[in-house]
Amino acid sequence: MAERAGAAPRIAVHAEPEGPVLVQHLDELGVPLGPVSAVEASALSELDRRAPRWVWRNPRTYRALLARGARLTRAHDVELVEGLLVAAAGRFGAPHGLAAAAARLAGLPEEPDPAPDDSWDEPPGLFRSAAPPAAETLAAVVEVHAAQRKALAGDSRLAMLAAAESAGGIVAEEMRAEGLPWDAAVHDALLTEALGPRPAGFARPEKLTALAAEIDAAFGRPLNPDSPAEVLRAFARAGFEVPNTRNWVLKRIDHPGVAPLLAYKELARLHAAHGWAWLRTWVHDGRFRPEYVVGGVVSGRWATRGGGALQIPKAVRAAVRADPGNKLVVADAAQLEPRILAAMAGDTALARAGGRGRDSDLYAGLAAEMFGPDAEDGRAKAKLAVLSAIYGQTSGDAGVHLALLRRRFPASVEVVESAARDGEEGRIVRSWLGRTSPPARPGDEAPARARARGRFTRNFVVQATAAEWALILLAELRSALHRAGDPAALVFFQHDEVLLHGPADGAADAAELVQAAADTATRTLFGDTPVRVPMPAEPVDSYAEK
DNA sequence: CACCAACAACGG
DNA sequence: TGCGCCGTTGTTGGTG
Repeated sequence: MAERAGAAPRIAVHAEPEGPVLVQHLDELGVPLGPVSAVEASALSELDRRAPRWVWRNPRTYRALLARGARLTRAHDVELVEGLLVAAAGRFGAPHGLAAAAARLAGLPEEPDPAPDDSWDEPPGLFRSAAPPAAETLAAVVEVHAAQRKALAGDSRLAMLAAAESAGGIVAEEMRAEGLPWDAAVHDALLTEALGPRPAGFARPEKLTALAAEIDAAFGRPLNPDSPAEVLRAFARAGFEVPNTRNWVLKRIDHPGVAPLLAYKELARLHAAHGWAWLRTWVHDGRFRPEYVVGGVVSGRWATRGGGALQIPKAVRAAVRADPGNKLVVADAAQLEPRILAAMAGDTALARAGGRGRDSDLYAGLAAEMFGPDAEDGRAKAKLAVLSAIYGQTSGDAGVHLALLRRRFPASVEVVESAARDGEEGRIVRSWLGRTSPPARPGDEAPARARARGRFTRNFVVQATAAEWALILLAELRSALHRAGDPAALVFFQHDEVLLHGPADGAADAAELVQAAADTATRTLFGDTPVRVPMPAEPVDSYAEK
């Protein structure tokens, strides 16, 4: 992970789903050393032994290489890095595709980024505009990369972020290629148990039909339970004026329709979002393959496109099962954001309260520190105080507890409050490595908007730095697994949680590597810090066991 | 018919 | 005083 300044050879590579694989050797700065040549994918693995940094257009380039069997170690991803650089220049969201970046260098008008599409994997169709010749694309990659090298040269943290973001692209494509093991039979059985047998066509499952009838009976007239407006009107007629039909609002109403309605909503959600249609669309050959969008969220968290991979409900996690003879290793970082805040602030007291053991509970430690070891509801109050600091909540008792937190841990609270002031006053903020927030927009100086922006920038510095930690964790874990002879493969990542999948006899080794990678990530970002991020990893047969 | 905003629920 | 951050997906109910 750590960048040995200037040590790695650089090789530009370009590939598309069809057509040749092109490479060009570069010097330290990214200037071409030789001609463009067409090579076999197998030659790339050979070249990779020289530990180069591959320079490519975007994660899809690596997808095309993976499809040809080339597994490469590290990269500089020109389009991901361009996104970081335009934001750092105060132009968050400006076009950062290869065409736009090349146009900027040439002093030409920026081309808008192409819309994300799914046609890339398909052969060019009748209505698809012809792609530029591969050699031309590679030349643009080389040119833009050289400019990016210069832009990163004076900023070692941003250079580290560029490397980490690029590594994220690699991990994302490898996880997609590997796929999350998904047992369709278990999923189907679970749906049948909850909803009744799979109905033909678009019919409503029988359990939903039965509940809808109960709801009708309770209100004395037919009612579409899927329509919030109708539900609201029905309760109003029964004498209950409520602001919306959220679960926690309905729960407080004393009316016979509430129980069947809540049951209906829960099952209808399961059916609509993760029912048989989802299963048929997204699970093939025992694998769910979401498309991860690295850096897809303002804070640098990943997004996904298709299948809702970052919202797999607990209710269907039993379907995520290791193959026979294999195990899943499930690990999540404990209370990541407050620990990241402590590290950013150099807050030894908060670090100590967070503990160092694998089962350390930061909120419990904090409660002992803030309210004494035996205080009633101490943990809940401490948690509320921390969330108030990180999210900007001030309602209820949050403000009181936050004030106490400020007295005990002034360094940490100052980090977020300073970010909140920056946001409220219209300034941009940056994460630890320099991911840059969007600038204020016209109208943000209005008081309510300014406070909302303060909450956003307050959260941004912590969430974005936590996302950086997670990126480095992934990169480190990937290479540690590789060094250990691949006892398991990364198959899923969700903000602060990873899933590995591999032979049962390697699961214990894989689990060990997770905590080691977490420690490396912490040191890589923050150097010698008293903060530790526990990341307990557990070998299981099913995701539901965690 | 295509498009869009509001709502609601899931995840972190 | 009033204030919880970041997302994706599907349905309803309206618009042009």
